[in-house]
Amino acid sequence: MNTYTDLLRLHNLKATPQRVEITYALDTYGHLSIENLYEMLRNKFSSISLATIYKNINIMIENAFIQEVKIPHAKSVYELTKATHSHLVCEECKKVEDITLDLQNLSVTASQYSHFQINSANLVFSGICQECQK
Amino acid sequence: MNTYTDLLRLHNLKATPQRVEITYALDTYGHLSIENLYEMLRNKFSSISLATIYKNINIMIENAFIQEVKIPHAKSVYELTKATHSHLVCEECKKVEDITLDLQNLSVTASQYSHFQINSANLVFSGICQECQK
DNA sequence: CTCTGTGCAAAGCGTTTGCAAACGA
DNA sequence: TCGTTTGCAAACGCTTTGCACAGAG
Repeated sequence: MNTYTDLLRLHNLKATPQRVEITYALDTYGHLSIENLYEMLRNKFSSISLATIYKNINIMIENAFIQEVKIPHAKSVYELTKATHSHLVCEECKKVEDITLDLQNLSVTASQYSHFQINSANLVFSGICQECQK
Repeated sequence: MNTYTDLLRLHNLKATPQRVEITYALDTYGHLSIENLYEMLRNKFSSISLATIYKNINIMIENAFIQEVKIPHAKSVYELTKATHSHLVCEECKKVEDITLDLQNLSVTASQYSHFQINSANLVFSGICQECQK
């Protein structure tokens, strides 16, 4: 019984080979677009359909198994649901990285100014990664 | 000579009545979706085409006159380009508000951890606005 | 007067849906 | 076995494009 199979079942998702592969790809590469996933899965399942990717992404989002990350000036990527964190996007190579920052104080300040009851904060930094700075 | 006409020309955009109206709507309502804009402009120009809205939004973005705001779990809205700021979205009534916060310290921290050269930070809070809390 | 913008219709593209066959539990 | 998932094809909805006419400068 493999880890991805268990992980899928924990989220009430049947462990089909296609789903295990999507999970593996997201776990390994961190952040992938629909197109990325389609290309990767085609290597393993030559006749896989884009519809299968979409159906699975949608049901995985519904079951809180994965999350969509909206990126300024670029298409969305998807990631396995983990502890709350922020993102960094390289404007050069388009790589997306996670970063854990404490946004508590900021949220409190925002709440005080706006009188919103704040439930979540979505933060994406854009810049140039270390490799692309060279 | 009206203000919106001047503002458009400052950004190298010809001041057509349609563009003046888009500018007026964004200035007045702050954040509008394509659909919002289409509905509003139809009141003034009954035969306006969606293509005109799209063409103008795109050229206005290219000329840095307006900006797209990507919102988690919702469609994008557009706003006039102003000083850098963050956003609050009400999960109930979907209203979008601006908030100016100092993200300098956070950006420096993120840069130190990630070794990214950070150029901008995009922050969207989700929550419940004051009116919807009642 | 010249060049750009508008409105319309058609095309394009990413995403969703319906269905029969295959598959997981 | 039963209900769910897959792959295919068609449908859908949002966005873009091409073109002729209208309008801004």
